[in-house]
Amino acid sequence: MRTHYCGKLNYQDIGKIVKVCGWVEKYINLGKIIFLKIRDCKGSIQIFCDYKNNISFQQAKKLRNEFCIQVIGIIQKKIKTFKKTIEILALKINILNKSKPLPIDLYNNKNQDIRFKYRYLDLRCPKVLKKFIIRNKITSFIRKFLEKRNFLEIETPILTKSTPEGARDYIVPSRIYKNKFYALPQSPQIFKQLLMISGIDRYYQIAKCFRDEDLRSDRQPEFTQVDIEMSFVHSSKIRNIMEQMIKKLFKKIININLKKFKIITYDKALLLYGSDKPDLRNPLLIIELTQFFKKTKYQKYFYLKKNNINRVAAIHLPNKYLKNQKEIYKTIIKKNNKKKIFFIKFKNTNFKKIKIISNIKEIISQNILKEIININKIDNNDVLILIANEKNKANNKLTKLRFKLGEKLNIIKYKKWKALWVINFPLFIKNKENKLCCTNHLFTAPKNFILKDLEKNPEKIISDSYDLIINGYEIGGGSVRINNKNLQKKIFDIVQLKKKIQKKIFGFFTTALQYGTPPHAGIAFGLDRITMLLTHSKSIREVIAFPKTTAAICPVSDAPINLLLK
RNA sequence: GGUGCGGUAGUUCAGUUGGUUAGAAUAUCGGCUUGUCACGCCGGGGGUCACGGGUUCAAGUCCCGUCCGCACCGCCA
Repeated sequence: MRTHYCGKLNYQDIGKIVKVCGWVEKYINLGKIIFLKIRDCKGSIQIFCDYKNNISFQQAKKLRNEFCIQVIGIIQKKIKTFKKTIEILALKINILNKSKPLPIDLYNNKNQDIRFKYRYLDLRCPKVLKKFIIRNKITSFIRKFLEKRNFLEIETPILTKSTPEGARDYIVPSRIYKNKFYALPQSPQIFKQLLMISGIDRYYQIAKCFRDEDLRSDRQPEFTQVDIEMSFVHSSKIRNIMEQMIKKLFKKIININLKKFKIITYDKALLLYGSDKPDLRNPLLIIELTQFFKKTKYQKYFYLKKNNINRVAAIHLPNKYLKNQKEIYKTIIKKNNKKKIFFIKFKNTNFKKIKIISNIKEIISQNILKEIININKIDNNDVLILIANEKNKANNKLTKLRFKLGEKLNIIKYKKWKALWVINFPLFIKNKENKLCCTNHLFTAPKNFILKDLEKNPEKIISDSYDLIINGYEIGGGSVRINNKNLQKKIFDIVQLKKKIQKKIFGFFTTALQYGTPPHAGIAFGLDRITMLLTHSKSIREVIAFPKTTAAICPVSDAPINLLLK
């Protein structure tokens, strides 16, 4: 049917007789000649039809946009152009299939409802398709990289077991056993650990995962993870290999040389950026001030509650960024004044008496000012914007404010790529009901811990964990795993998992841990998010062929539906 | 579950303070046109203004509710 792809023909092919197949992208009828543009997955080429060749001309007259056709013709240079461009002189045209006018405009469609309803047509647009070509390059590279280093790709079950903690599961009823259910995997976590016990040593899988939670622009209910696990390694080793992989990937796909990834601890990330996934393209930093405002009078002033763990901190705006500062005051400070946002502008830091302009002048003593200046590098005309609140809320606000100010001041280097590791997450975190939960998952190993502390002060224990953050997106995360039955059980106990459930849900796993489980660690990357970044897409949907809507509906097939009664 | 933004020809959009028969471009259909490349020219068809209610002499426009899409919070790594 076809000798060449439309997009692969070039100047060297002039004179050849070719057969091409594709869709009519453009149709211009000038009366006695007709120009067509025909598109296939590799590109498009112009077809020239002349009335002197009656057979092809009569066929060409019948064509309309998006008809699927075959053209047999001779490659020739375009007439009346100086550039080296070619076209096909049509000898014969076969209509393989007609098409109704499309319900979307392939080259100018902004309406997401309709684009994703007719996604199979949307994908005809070369720009849309290109993202999937890049996605394929990414997976292909990752496979080659890992296989070269002795990783073995092994598939784990899709029909598996529901587990407590973490996200809600997608549930599949069993036909054979009434009232019993499979769950779709949230990740292959337990199975890949079992594979380590098997002695697989290095495993990977490009794995579909499922989480029944609400969607976001970077979250879909089914998504793809690059899932990796290694035996006999410390966390630094796995980080090194993965850093190499991501660096080479960026070089290969977008020709970017990422600098050596910074490593910062979870605590420090919150201290400096208010977030455990900071965007380092934003140069603004946070200055810690909690220690200066411990006294009750300050707490009252800032409306802080006594029993909370509070944080007072400021975003430091160096004067070099403050050319449009009047506007900043207006938009940020005045609007938010009542919402506990305070500011200090340093007029004079050099002399004995420090001069400031501030809406909290009455509570800032010279001593405090001096200490702030001593600890931090603060110059004349620098501004601090303060936030005082319960620690988590304060961090949240600081993160948002840091971003907002970065945008307003136009200092975020959007064209750069900044990758970093955030390590040492706390092993446990308290939920709303004040109950201890694992920050990551139940199998994460504590780091440098003393058994007594684990029992008495579990909140102080950190885990041997690491997240990879690029431009503020969490694109991967992992940890060293527990490889000891007793320790694993201790963790279950600390998060108050009942003994019965421990046995019923995880019994097989704790049993397995007894048979010489090697030390092991792993990581999982969000393939969709990586692809989103590398294709400069705004949403994860752009890089998933048939994504769900925010209401978790498949716009193409309308799933989910009521079961059909047979 | 909550907050915000949006829904007008097939498509992309305009529609002022509520005021005559809801417009444009493009697509589509018919005619003309021998080198177009955003081809051009002439003509035709195409609308339950998401849906349902309310206010009003009068609603695409104002109000309420529902549905759908998107963003965010909760949720989730």
